Amino acid sequence: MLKTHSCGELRPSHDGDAVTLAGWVHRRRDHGGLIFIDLRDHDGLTQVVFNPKEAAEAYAVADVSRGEYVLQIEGTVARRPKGTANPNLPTGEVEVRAHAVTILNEAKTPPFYIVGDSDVDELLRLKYRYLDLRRQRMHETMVMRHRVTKYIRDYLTERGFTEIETPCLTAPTPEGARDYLVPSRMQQGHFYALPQSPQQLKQLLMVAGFERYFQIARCFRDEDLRADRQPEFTQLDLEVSFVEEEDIMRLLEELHTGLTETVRPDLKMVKPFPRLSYEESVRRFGTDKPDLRFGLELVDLTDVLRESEFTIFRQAVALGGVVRAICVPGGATFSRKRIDELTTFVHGYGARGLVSVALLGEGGLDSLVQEEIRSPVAKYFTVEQVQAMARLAGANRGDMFLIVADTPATANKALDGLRREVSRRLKLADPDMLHFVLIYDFPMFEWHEEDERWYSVTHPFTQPRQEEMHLLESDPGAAHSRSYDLVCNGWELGGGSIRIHRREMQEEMFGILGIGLEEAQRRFGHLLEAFEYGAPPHGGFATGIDRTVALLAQQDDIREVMAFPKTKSASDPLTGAPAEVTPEQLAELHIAVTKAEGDAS
RNA sequence: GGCCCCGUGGUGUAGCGGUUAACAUGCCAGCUUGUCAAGCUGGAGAUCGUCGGUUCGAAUCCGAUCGGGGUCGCCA
Repeated sequence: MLKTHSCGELRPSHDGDAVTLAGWVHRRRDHGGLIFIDLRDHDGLTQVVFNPKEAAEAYAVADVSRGEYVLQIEGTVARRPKGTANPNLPTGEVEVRAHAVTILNEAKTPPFYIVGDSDVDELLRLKYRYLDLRRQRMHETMVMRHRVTKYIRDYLTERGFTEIETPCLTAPTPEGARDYLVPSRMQQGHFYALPQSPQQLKQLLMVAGFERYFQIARCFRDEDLRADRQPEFTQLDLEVSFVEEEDIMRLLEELHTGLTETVRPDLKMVKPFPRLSYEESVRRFGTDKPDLRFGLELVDLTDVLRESEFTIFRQAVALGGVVRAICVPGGATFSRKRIDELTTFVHGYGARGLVSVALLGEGGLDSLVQEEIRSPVAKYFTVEQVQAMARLAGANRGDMFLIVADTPATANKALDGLRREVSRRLKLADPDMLHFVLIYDFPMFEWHEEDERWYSVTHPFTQPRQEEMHLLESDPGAAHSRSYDLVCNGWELGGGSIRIHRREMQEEMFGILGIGLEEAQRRFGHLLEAFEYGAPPHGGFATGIDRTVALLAQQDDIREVMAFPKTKSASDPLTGAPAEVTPEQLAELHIAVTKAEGDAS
């Protein structure tokens, strides 16, 4: 080793020890007759002192050293002189008096600051990711990520799980997300797909009798990106035989409770995790991934306002729509400008408008008078209607309703967005809280108008509730599945279900989804056949490791917890991926590239 | 694919019709023996993403384009 100690470990107990350190010049403070260098390595910082009277040669090297130079330093550990200790550093009570220095490598001035946590253009960070990762926060995040996966592996190993790898070159799946395709050289015109998740293979592992499987697996989806979505991401994939919903939900809860308490004991949690049915979650929060750190629950005003004088509301209700709202405590102080901004905001969700109703004045609700109702459409509301609204929402004077009248789906989506937006603006969510919640009882299917067919809400391998089997044919939209999601702070961490393990039921499911026997045989024959060889009842889940780490690291972007993420256009500024390939490579793969029209090259 | 925001010395920002394009930091040099965001003095460094237009005149207005980001659609 080129070093005897790390830069993070020296303490007063090392006083007098001869040590060799190696690392990067973090900062250099030149006092003319004395130079201080903070030497940094993975573990921390140590102050090194260069005194020309004690070591002239070492001093000369320190004099020409610059930021990020890689140095090897031999010296003696010494307690710092009285009054010069640095309480901000773990090693702040000692320093190393340098006897000799070797420049292991010089360094150009970095394109951005390694020191500190300043904002840097993200493109630049990605282009020089190796420098970005050198920064302390990124180091801490990557270490935390390692602790997360280690905890998971240890936890599951102790409980009898076996980690099994599944292939990355697998068969395409036309449904669901777009596949990343990999051309086959051996078989002209045929393609592998990178897995969107190991779903079918893990079910086959259950058939294979492993009973408790997990994998920390890379998954790929060729869809548009977001702050919480990357083209490749990591899932904790898990499957267990002979289980029911309760077993898996309990496992999810225990795993994430233990994980959080181990990695971030300083963060708050609500235990046990609350559980909401899908129906309740959508009713109260407008979404199946609610952020429970704050209130602002949805209020349904349809019944109160269906007789309203306001044509827009009456029409919306007459057309089968709803009138729903959130009530913002203290929101009566919102400026006109702010309300206009929120109106524009809900337009983004397809809502036609936003109606604000503020309750002014003092005293109880009973004394409310017409003049104390402030709304662009106040004249259409009676005092009695507003009082009824307020009672429904538990609102008081000083509060403000934000009302959306639309189809249930649009109103919910808009109010969910509004709820999160208002909480952001008013800082209602405790940033030190991880509010996990389990959502269960999802609908089995949802109807898509575009192609007039049913789609699985989870995926086609999910088992329907036994007692609703009769609904599958007669009323698929009313059937619920044996599935569950884990949600935290408004992020969907993942979900799972009890799977179908019988061929007949799986074929019936495909049938409802418009997949005929022949097509099912062609695409899923392996799975159907496997079910005929003693497939055990089984179920499991998959959660996003990137999202989990981001939540634990209190980052709102999963790129911050990935070593080498891609940009929004799915390219990597560091390696240049994706890149063009040579005509020879293409020919070997039997691939011809058609240039888009208007493409000059 | 739609909508929105951003693109000015190395970095982060200001400027928003006529400025020697400002500030901080970093960088370079000199001074400086106890600092730790060290300090002091001086210096170099950007024609304002790209292309086109409006104008006597554009970083500043308009259009297009490229790149980055957010979001809806999409995606579990």
